[in-house]
Amino acid sequence: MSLQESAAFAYESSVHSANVLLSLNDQRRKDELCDITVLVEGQPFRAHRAVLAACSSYFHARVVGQADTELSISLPEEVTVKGFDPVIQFAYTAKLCLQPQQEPCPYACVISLGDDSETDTEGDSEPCSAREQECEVKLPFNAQRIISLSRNDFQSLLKMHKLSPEQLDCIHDIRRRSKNRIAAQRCRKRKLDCIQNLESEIEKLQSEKESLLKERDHILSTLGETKQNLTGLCQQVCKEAALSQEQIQILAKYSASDCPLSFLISEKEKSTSDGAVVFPPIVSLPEGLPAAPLAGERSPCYPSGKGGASGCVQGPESSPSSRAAPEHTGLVETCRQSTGISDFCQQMTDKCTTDE
DNA sequence: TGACAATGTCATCCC
DNA sequence: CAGGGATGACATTGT
Repeated sequence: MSLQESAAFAYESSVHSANVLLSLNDQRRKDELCDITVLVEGQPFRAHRAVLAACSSYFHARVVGQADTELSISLPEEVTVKGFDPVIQFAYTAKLCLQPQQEPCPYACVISLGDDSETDTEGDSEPCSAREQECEVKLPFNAQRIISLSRNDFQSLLKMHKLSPEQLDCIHDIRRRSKNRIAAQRCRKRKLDCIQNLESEIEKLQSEKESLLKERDHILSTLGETKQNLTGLCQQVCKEAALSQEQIQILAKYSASDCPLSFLISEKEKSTSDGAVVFPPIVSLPEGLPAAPLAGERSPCYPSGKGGASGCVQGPESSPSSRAAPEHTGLVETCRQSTGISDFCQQMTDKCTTDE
């Protein structure tokens, strides 16, 4: 049973092993705690026997059981300094740096990178499938190394070993599946993040919608108040302009429903029972009022948008008598074209007061 | 024992 | 063209 399985709390550092390796390499460069000298072509390489033994079964076999005193071993003459140097660097840095055109010393590689799958421990943090482990047994290096190397280092590592096609397939399979495993984890995390972002976006839009609805209600209530005020204002203006009841009726009849003047008279007064518009027998409009529309022109409705045609007055074509007062339709046109009720009222007031 | 979530793997597309 | 990232679909495993 591993420590991880028995412990109530398990913490796993992803950088610990790298830090230990860095520290050991630092010690090696300062010749601290080094307890072995490896002689290659007569050149000494100081190192820690535990590190060498951990990295290579060759060194493991040569140092284990030796006395605790300073140990010095000579490598076979096939091993060159140029070949061994990058190898011992790899043992302490996990990085393999080869100079351009430099061929790694095959024998040195065997020494350092030789079958170290035996050194894999139970607590290896990298999850491996049974197939992966089964496959890995036949390989000269473990899955962790296959996965962690960059593309170039990985290619270099493959070149350094004479591997059978089965081994190559297995190595590529392990690397591909491991990369894909990590990619799938990234993909799922991204998807979850995306879902969270969309949910927060929904909340934001919903609150914005509520705010806009409140604003709309407020505007509608303000509009109602404004209409009331405007109607009162029109009444006052008509009164102050001393318009006769007939003049007011005429103005109201040819105004759209939104025009405040049309509020001043009842529907009954607007038309006769047969729907025909009836003008007062004696109506004298001011000289300056606009001219009538052409015959056949459709009766315009003020584009209030509400109530459909309810606010429309029967058009001139609906009754022959409407042609009797063509000049009145100009008022309607004015009303229709004005940008607002207040503009229309202002125009009416101006005309009534100046032309009267 | 079925539901469900987490994770691994494969196939495929794309760069 | 090979390698690798992204991702949907399916399988497996643990709760």
